[in-house]
Amino acid sequence: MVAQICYRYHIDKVYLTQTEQTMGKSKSKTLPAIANTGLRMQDIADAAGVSKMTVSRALRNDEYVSARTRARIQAVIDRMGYVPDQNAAGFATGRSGFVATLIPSIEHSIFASTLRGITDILGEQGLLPLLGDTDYRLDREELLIETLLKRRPEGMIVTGGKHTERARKLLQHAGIPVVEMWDVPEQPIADSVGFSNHEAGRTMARHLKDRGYRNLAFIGAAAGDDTRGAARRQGFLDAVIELGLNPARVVTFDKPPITTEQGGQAMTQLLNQSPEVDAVFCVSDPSAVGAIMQCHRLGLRVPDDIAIAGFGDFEIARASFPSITTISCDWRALGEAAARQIIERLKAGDKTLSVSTTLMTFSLVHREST
Amino acid sequence: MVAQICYRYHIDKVYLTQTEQTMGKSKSKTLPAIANTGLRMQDIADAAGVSKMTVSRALRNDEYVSARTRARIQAVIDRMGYVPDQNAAGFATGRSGFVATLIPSIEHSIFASTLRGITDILGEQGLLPLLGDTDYRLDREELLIETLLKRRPEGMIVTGGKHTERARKLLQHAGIPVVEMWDVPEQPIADSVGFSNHEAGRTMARHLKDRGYRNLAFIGAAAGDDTRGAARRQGFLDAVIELGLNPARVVTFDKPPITTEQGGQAMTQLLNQSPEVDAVFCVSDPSAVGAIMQCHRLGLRVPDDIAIAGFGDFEIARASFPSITTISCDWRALGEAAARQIIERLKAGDKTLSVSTTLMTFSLVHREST
DNA sequence: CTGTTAGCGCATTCAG
DNA sequence: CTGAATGCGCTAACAG
Repeated sequence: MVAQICYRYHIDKVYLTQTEQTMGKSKSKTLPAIANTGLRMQDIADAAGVSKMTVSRALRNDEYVSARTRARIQAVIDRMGYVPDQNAAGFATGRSGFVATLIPSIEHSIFASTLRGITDILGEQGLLPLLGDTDYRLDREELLIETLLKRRPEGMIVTGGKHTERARKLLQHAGIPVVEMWDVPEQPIADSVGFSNHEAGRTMARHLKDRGYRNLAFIGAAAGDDTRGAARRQGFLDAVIELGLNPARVVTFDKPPITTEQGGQAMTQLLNQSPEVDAVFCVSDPSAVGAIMQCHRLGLRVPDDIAIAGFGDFEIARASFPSITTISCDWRALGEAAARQIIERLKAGDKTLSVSTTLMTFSLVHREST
Repeated sequence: MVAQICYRYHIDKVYLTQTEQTMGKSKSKTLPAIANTGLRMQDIADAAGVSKMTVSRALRNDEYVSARTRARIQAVIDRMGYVPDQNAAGFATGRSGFVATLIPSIEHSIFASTLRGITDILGEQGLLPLLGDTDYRLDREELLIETLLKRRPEGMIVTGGKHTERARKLLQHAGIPVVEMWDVPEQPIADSVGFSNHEAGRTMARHLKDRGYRNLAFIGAAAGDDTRGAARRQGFLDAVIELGLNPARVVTFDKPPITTEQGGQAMTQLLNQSPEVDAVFCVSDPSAVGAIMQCHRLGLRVPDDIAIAGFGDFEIARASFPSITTISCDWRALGEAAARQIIERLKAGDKTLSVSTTLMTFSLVHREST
């Protein structure tokens, strides 16, 4: 259907020049003031004429170091290019400085926003996220939990409230703060920060009814481990019944996440099978875009001929023509809240015993497509 | 312009139930076969009636452990839920198992694909990426390099070939393999895996000329640290001159990355200022989508009234109406190649002295929009 | 095949 | 304010 002309450029690997790889330790004092990971704290101490311990204190801004000593040490550090070994520090203190973070897919910008929020807040406390990508699969999640636990994270943030039995136990017995995000778990493991996907689906059904649509349909993924998408669908279908609308059509693909292209295919299928449908709720904005593009292609007007709504308030929802009605939530703030929850636990130690459940606000953004 | 109706749901944080937080060590042997990060190798050794060292060997599949002993140890590990401490192991071996990986923005799915490739290949070798997000800023990159160096990564993958002077030195003196990816650096620090963004821009100009367009324009980001986008623009502009076309118009926004919405705004501006333009090259597919949507909105036909091309071959480029002519490269394979390069260096030690430059193939995909 | 000794780089005591 | 001794959990090297 589409011509694919390729102007090939270059291939292959070429070895260019010879270079001297300065591996390993190099204690020459004539080196520029740049990282030398072969250096140890003792080297700095020797050069500054103090003990290792004093260097350690100076580095951590311990108050019990005189200003003069501190300045001298700092000068040596700068000159020699010493970079402290945080792994060793963590090893000694028993605090790794890591927080394991599992998201379904890094390729979905919506989770990337959440991750950004997490990274920023953790960074403020000197914590570093250890990222894991579950690929929307619970078995992969279980594997990742085990893998990341070996790095002795101080906390763990996971997406969703559904896990394998073993994953659940791993989390419960890890002895570290755990936060489930992006959903309201039925059986929370510990703290959670999320919103009700079910309610989001219901909200969209109400909106479509308010706009005068009566024959609704849903496009999304079918089976699989994406319980959040499934909850949105269920909420939508429940509301359709509650509101006394005609039974909703459902078009699904078997594996989450559904793509833009699949959104378009689903639209074609839907139009063929159920021409009476006047409004469609797509499980995510990308699939809604696909559905809209398909309508353009078929010469259908949105929303005049058929209304289309999405979920997530991706940037494209605003920029699309027509712009897309969608459910919006501050995904970044969600990540920030999850990270803050971990930090709060860490600071409290095991003193606080009550489980915290944070419900994020979401809103329906009415745009041109409905 | 757009009504924003909000069906507010819930807010705030509620404390629900009381739970018993089982922090810290718990040596009860009645625990389920689940992670207990309080356990040490010695505990397993004691329970299995062997020495720590034998447990260590069994865990690493060392051949010098009898099958019986190994089975006994494994049984104890499973029963007690021991999870080895990889930080401690790394500390002892001097191999952290980390590879620092810097990308401009995790929120751009194109880099997420590359990251996925990196993660997969590193994972095969038991290596874990330590992620850093530079936000398209070289000063942030420098900061991140320093931060991540503290975790003693075994290698470092960075995006692009332009760095601050200090960052460059940090990388040169880190004593670990470094790979620059996504570009062909003018002054490579060490190995690189990328493609010529400049040539990509030229390729697009040639294509547009071949299609009969004569008045070309470019939409993209202006200043900032995104040298890859800048190289595409320069290549495009150079080719316009080489090919004897009319001088190209350029519409830019000052900070990369340019959004879909900005692509639309740029389109409006371009149509007002330069109505003679018949084809536009957008620095990335998202901005091309924005431009196309704006054309829909204004009642212009693409490509009949104006042709629009993008870069990156994002999923939307295929699903869009019209589908978008773009430059395609296997972003995931790019990441895989970068990771393999790190691994190759790691395996070679400092024996191999020649610098490797890998040029990835890219292709122009001709679709409906031109 | 298995055990013993030593130490990775740092921070936590406790003495000065 | 500064220094010396000790140990975090594991593995390398060597000894049986």
